[in-house]
Amino acid sequence: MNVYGVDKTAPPTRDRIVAIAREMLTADGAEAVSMRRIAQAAGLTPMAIYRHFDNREALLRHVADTCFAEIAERWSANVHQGTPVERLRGGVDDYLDFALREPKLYAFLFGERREDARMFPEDFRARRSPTLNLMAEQLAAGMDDGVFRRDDVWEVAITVAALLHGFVQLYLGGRIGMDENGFRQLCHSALERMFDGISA
Amino acid sequence: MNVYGVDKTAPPTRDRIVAIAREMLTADGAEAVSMRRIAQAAGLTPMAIYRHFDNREALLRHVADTCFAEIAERWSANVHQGTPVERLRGGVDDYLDFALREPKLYAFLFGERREDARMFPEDFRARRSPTLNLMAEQLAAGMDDGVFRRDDVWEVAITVAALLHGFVQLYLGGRIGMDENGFRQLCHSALERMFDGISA
DNA sequence: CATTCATGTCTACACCGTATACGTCGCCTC
DNA sequence: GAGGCGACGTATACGGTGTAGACATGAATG
Repeated sequence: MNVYGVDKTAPPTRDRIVAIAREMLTADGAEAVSMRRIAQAAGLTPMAIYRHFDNREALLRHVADTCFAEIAERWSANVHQGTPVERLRGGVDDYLDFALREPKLYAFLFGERREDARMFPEDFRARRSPTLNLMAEQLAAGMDDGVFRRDDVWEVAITVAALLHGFVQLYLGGRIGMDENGFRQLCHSALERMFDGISA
Repeated sequence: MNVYGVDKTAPPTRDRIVAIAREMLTADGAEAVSMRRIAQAAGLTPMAIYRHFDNREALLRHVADTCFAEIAERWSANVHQGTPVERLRGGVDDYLDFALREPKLYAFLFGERREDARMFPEDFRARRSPTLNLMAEQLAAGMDDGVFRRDDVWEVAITVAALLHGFVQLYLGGRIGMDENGFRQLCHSALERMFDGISA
């Protein structure tokens, strides 16, 4: 403990390390974030970082948690207007905004294996995922309004999430030869098909 | 050139390297495949591998190409019976079989960025993707039969592919807390929703 | 004042991909 | 046959990585 008391445990150095790691992650992707590069940017020896984090993985995990929390806050603060369907579309745009604006960060947050990840269906039904909660709410509202068929809200929500995630993964993996706008349209028309089905 | 003539250019060593790399890839994932490990397993110095491949990336790309070709062949050989919808379901099972049986290989083949990847929509419309061709054929047949609404076949196909890819990515990323059978069912019911839509 | 603890450095180890230089052996041509 | 050449392999070395372990230092606390 120190004079600052129990809770004020974060020394500026630690924050600086995190900020630098996050910047590098956003700019260059996870594989380019090395302890030595961070240390140099922070004006430290590489080993100094280990006073604040157990290892590289723990540092990156911390950055990931921070980013997840930020995103969840940003998305839930950004309330959309209109019918449930319209608000759902707005949520999709938020998602695509992030994926396309910060592709490296997206790949790290959503593309990599994470041991402590929330799990479908328990954690989601328990509303532990702020991001999927937003979508589930609109789906539930749509079902109440009679716009959507009655169905398992969380199963539909994870399905929509999987669809989006898959598309973004394909796009970032260089498998979709369209500009950003074309890709956005593709996602939206896929979503509409999801709404309306493809059966005659 | 050597006595074997123009075409018989592959010395056994090269094949051995490829086989070992592939085995390691399947068992431990791409990040665990190092030139030094391959060399040791092959009874060579690491630098010997460079007589056969420009660099690690080229070796892995070659393995990827081989695997892709094999998968395409296996899938197209495995003709399913029944209506287009039933055959579509069979194709989905083939896909899931591979993703769940060889998760590391799947992650490497479908999950990583690939510069020479085929691109939507041009390459797909030009039928350069053996795997998506199969799906598109059934979708087109379904549209001809009047089971599916008339629509852009390739856009629907890539949508179904994105959905599946997204689900597998979530599953392999540890974000779906279900056993293999539960997960398969989840995928299938998501697919049915795609067919029928979720709108009332 | 002595001790402890947080925070840092320095050194070293075991890995990694790979550039460069060298050796060796079989085939082709003169 | 002699010479050379190309295919294939090794040895060594360089600069990168994560991180273990020993040590220094200064500030807070008994």
